[in-house]
Amino acid sequence: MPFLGEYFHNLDQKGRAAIPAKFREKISGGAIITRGLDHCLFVLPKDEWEKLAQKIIAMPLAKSDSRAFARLMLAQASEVEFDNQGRILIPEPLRRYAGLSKKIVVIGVYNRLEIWDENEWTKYKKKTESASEEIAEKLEGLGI
Amino acid sequence: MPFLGEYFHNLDQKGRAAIPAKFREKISGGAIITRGLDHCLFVLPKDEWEKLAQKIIAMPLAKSDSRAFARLMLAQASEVEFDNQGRILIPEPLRRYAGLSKKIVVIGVYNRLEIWDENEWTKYKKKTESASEEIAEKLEGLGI
DNA sequence: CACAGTTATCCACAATTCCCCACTTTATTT
DNA sequence: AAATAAAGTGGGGAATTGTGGATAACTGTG
Repeated sequence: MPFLGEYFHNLDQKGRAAIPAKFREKISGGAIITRGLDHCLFVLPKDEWEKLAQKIIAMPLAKSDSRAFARLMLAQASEVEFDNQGRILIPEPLRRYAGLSKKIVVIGVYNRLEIWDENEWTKYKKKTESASEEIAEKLEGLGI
Repeated sequence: MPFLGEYFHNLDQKGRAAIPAKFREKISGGAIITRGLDHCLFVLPKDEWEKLAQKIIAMPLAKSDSRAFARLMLAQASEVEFDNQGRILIPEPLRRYAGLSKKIVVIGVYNRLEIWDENEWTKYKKKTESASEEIAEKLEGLGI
């Protein structure tokens, strides 16, 4: 049911990206793509998007940080639409934000998808993997 | 009831691995394969996995540590699906992580399975067997 | 209204995955 | 011991998936 896995795909010259077939049905009811954190893009099913949007607009309007954050997340959001081959067109501003070149990665993070530039993703993974002892300890805390 | 034992199997050229028949029924209700520790793979029954996943996604999205951890754990997980012969297809990224060549080992570790490359497994066994007394002493401090 | 530029829809190929059949080996039964 | 069943392994072929490109529809502009 949730999104899981790591898929290496290509972005073509038109900015289209194939969404792994496994994920398509799950977001056939509609989804939103927007700026994520750590220079990736989020793809959220509509209901998840609603939840996130509610949280965003609940942030204190008085704080300039949260205003800025809300603007970025909301202004750059756009609805996801598939072509017949199961690809989506990633809006140019989002492509630029995520630094997407040809090689991209689509990962499932339970209730959302993330789209990364492949280089960024491998860098990010290395960085976090190198903290593997801490990870092991956290796992212990989670009961494994 | 629990998973026990050590089974030597082969990975075929398509990346398929036979799961010992004894274990199949136990995970017929669904299972998840994911990155383990020490370069092996974990196969967890769905309920075990569910518990873990809930803890992972409960971590705050705002913290970069927990984002990283969730990404690592979830992006490298995948639902296990059997073919008619009781084999599963191990996703390529996981094969790579565990360094699986042709010869693999499936071991039962009570409430989970682990999949190892045979060479890694024998190396690991040698290393830990020779150190088992010391390990035992350390464990004592943990209340075993 | 024609035109260029963009966006969408469609088609075609290659690669992978999935599903099924068959053989070999090991275990179980008669 | 023979016969039967079950488990592990390999491979062929159909269907699906990912990718690139071609054509058609739409957009706004002069």
